[in-house]
Amino acid sequence: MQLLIQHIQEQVSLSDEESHLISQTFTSKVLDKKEMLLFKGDVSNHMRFIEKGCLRAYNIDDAGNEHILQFGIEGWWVNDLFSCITQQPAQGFIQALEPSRILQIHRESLDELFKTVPVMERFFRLKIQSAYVALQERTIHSMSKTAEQRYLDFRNKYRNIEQRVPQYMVASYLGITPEHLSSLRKKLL
Amino acid sequence: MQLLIQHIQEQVSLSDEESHLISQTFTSKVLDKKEMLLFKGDVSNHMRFIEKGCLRAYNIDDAGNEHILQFGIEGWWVNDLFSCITQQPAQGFIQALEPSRILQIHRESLDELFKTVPVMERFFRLKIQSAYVALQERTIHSMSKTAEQRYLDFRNKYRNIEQRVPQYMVASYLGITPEHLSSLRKKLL
DNA sequence: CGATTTTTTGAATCATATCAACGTACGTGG
DNA sequence: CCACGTACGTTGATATGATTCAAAAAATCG
Repeated sequence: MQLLIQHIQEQVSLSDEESHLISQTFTSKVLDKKEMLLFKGDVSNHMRFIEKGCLRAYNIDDAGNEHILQFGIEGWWVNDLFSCITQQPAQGFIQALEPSRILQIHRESLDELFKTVPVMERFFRLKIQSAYVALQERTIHSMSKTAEQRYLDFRNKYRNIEQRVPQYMVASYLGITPEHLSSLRKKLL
Repeated sequence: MQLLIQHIQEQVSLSDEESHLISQTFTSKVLDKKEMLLFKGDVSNHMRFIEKGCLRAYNIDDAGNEHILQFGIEGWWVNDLFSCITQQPAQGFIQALEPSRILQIHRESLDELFKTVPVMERFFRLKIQSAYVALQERTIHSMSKTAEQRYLDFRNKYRNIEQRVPQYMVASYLGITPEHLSSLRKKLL
């Protein structure tokens, strides 16, 4: 729980009482490797913070191909934000890639928490803003850079993640085939 | 100003007093066709709502190519969110594509407004959440669909925009060359 | 160790970019 | 209100980046 409080305090400051309230509202959940946290079509009711481990959010298109939207490791959030906001069925899956431990809060409890600890509303706004900006950059890059350049960027930015996930998932995140990534890696020595 | 208040009330409810406070905090600005609203490298200090007209947010990469991040028309927001949040130099440009009128609020006034009208904090969180979800979908599509499919999707979703902007800007938004879009259109009859 | 998962190879093919040239539309000054 | 110049759109030939498929090699797991 310490990691979460610390993580929130990087954005906003919390009194001891507020920290305590927050700690009480999140519950812990342990996941086995490969365990699914959310299935496409289910409604996501929780916001989730990763305390330990590695997860992926992905979806499967009509042709049956997987596309990884996001990896997450310690200190990150993983969600189907769409589902959690609108309470419509999730558009994708979330799965643990390693044995993991997450802290989660139910949507309703979060709404409560926004009332008792208003600064949390700000915290989430700031978080989502940064996520949006990061995603905007990814979108531009996916349209304007070659796969090679995107792979190099990914490698610089997420060295730590590259080492923890299978290569074909990196390919999926980058939007290329595993074969193509393999040949890029060969070319790059 | 009516459009803005109405737009906010689609997400959260406002008392008359709150509506009034909000109206007082935004200022109006008129733009000529092709007028620049923000230059890359400048710090963006305003959140901006389009009352009338059409704008684009774009950037120019190292090779000199333009990439359109977003179009905006009546009832949309246009910003360099990154710059406005972090107060670092903007990563891209914003330009009016038609004679336009916007309502803008300075970052500092917005922080004030969050205190006097707390529900605005929620409003922005909700807005950014939806924007994030929409962008996530765009990102996945840009990696998994062909240009033809993306063009068809764009056309369905933004018929109204397609008719208001030059074709080469649609190509830029889709991440393809104008020549390629031209040939896709030909193929589609 | 055997079974499964992941990565690598190479050939054929497809999607899209690039370049250069030409055609068209449009707005702006006279 | 017209004519001209610039901006925009189209065409086709060629080049490149990326996919597909099938198969083999390597790594990982129980």
